[in-house]
Amino acid sequence: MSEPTTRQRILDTALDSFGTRGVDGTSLDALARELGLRKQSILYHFKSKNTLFEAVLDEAADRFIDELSTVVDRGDVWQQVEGTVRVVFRLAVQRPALLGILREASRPGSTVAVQLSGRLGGHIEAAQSSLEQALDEGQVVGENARLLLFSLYSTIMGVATEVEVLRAMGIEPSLRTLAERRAELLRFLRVALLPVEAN
Amino acid sequence: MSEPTTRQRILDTALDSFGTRGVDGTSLDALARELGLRKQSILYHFKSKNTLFEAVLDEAADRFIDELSTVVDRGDVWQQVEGTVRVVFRLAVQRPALLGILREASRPGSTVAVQLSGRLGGHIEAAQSSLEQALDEGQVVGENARLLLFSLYSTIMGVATEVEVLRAMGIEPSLRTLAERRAELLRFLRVALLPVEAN
DNA sequence: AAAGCTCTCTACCAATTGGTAGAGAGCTTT
DNA sequence: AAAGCTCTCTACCAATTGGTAGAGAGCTTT
Repeated sequence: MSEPTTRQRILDTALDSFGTRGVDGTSLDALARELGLRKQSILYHFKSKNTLFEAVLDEAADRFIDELSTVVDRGDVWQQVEGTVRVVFRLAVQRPALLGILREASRPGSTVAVQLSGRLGGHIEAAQSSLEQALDEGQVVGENARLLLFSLYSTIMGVATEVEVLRAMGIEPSLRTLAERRAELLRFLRVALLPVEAN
Repeated sequence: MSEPTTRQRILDTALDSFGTRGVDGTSLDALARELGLRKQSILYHFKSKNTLFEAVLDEAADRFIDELSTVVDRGDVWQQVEGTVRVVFRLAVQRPALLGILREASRPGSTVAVQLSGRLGGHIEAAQSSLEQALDEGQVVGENARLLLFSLYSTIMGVATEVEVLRAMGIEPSLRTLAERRAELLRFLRVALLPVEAN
């Protein structure tokens, strides 16, 4: 494993900071300090904070697609959903910032979504048509594939991400409760998605 | 309707700004400009930006509880879930910032959740025991009331809030698509929650 | 009418912000 | 060995940030 370039290190650290503290909550000085650099070195590699942010978005989209590529096109729809839940929950533990960046997109008025849609667009299309086929074949219960996909996405991301809400509800987040949450979510989705005879 | 006090006006405007642009993204100067005041007048009513933020959180919790109080303790569990979905979707249109503030709580490492949990704690307890009873009576399918409540919360908030994600998926947000989304969510939840014979 | 309270203002301030200019160290190419 | 390229640095900068000090207008209480 060769050591990463400075550019890659900046991208990595920025992703973590933007994803947890937010873009506004991350100053270039603080980022540079974390990297053992001066702010001006960051600005050499990325000509402005916004350019850096856009690069981080692309990076996040790539990583996310990469993670999901292992579960897409494998098995039936339910196995794909199951795999997605598994991946997202693993990310919630290993790289929460990655999901955090994706969530920034859902802020009203943000331009992030537009950026990301370009990157993720094709994958959304693929997921949708795969879901459509499953609906036609009666493998999955529902009416509109697009809206169903959206409900699925929101549910999975929501449950995986809202650690602090969970804490507010009196569930201390730990690996065990996370596993419990995942199991409950899978049960929930299974009942909602699969036809009666499959449950 | 008597005109609101300056303090209340500040609270209102701050809630909208904090909820959409975020706390970091809202400067006291910008807030004051919006209110037709000077920043120093804001600081007279709230001794610091953080104090204002805490007051806004309390306000948001109160409003949210207020909105939900119309659906709680009415009818069976399903009617309560349906009512909650209805309220949350109405808020997504009328006062998106209110949901935005609540969502800020789910950011990792935020202290917001701790604040809010004190305010919402009792209501969560009530919802949980009501769900527990429904589980016992077989009105609802599931295992753990607490985890089920959490899945429900995440799903409803997620679907109602992630407008930009929706846009990224090619669904232009409008009143009609919002109604469609709500209908789809209700169908989804209904299948997931209610026993087979009720569907 | 004097004293005090409520409220908004002007005048500042130190710290932090994103960003520019340009020096210079250390490689690689000619 | 000279020239050029890559990269990080020091030295600045104007704008913005949250916040303090305190003046003064206008009302209410004594």
